[in-house]
Amino acid sequence: MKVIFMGTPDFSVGALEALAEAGYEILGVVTQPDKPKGRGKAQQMSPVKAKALELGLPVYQPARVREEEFIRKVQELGPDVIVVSAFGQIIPQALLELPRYGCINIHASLLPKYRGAAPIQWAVLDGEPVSGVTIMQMDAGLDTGDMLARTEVPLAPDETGGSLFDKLSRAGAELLKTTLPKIQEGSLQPEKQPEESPTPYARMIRKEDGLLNWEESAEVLERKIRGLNPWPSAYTRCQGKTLKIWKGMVCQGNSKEAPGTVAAVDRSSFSVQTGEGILKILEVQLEGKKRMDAGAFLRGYPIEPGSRLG
RNA sequence: CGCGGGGUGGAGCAGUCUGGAAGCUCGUCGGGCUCAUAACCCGAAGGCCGCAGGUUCAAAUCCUGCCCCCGCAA
Repeated sequence: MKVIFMGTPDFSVGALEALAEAGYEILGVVTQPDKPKGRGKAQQMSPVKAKALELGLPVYQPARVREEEFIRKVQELGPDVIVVSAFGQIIPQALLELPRYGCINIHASLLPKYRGAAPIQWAVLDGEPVSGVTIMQMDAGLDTGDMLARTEVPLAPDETGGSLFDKLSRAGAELLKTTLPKIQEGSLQPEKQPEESPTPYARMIRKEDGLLNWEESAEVLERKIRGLNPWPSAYTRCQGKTLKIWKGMVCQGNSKEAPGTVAAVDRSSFSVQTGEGILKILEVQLEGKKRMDAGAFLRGYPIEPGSRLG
């Protein structure tokens, strides 16, 4: 079976590897163009491109896949199926229909839940006990195609966006490996998705989403800390500086202080009053500094009970 | 040439502007107190102050080059 792979971030690398290991003929790897990234704004290739080069596969980086030229190129290559995983561009109808088996997508949620760009983070932010990956037959809608296969993945109590990202990436690669042969032999029963998703659209996470609003409950804030780890990470303002919060713990009960006030300090943590409940801060990172446990932070930056954060 | 912060005993920091004894809060080790302790008291070990040059009677501190870590931005 001749395959074209389309993907961009780390999440997709495992799937590409799985294809290669399983011996599929990979006609080409399509990924987003190199962009200036990181300190010093040096041009940087996507993780998928790096892996493709390592595997010696031809790489295509069209600015827009819907352009005539690229579509013609795909036609020439003549894939039996296009595998899409976190590619980052909308696939035009012409491409969806082009391969014999169409385009299939590895989506990092249990559809129809969490359609959209950031299904992983939103599952953690919402405190879902279980998420997973779904492979679907892509159609014109956004993550609305018929479901071909899925794997459930339970969330750990300390699950972070990053850790779930890894788990689902692996699960997706595995699922792809077992699903492709079934697609080829036509032994799958595509399952239609309900029209409506039970969850709001999992919109892209923005940097500002990390700013903690202390009026919210300790429980919600703690999920934000985990869901937005490692990016953009939860943060607050402390003495005029950005303070990232890497680890927190929900405590029952309330102080008499206003939300955002440091209610207590001990040798290894400090506790902040929230809209509901108290959030004990266990690991932080001040701008320009490394992340450190709260005890170390407090040794160098004494925080007085009663100080305000945010 | 994107903007910026930082590298000081094991940890986190001060000291750098205004050159002149290595400091603070912890940790570690030993001893003491205590029913006990993450508490308290006494004592000790542990530093080429990121690296390499330069200026100077004298450099953690000033100058030059380099390495490494991090925040923003993308």
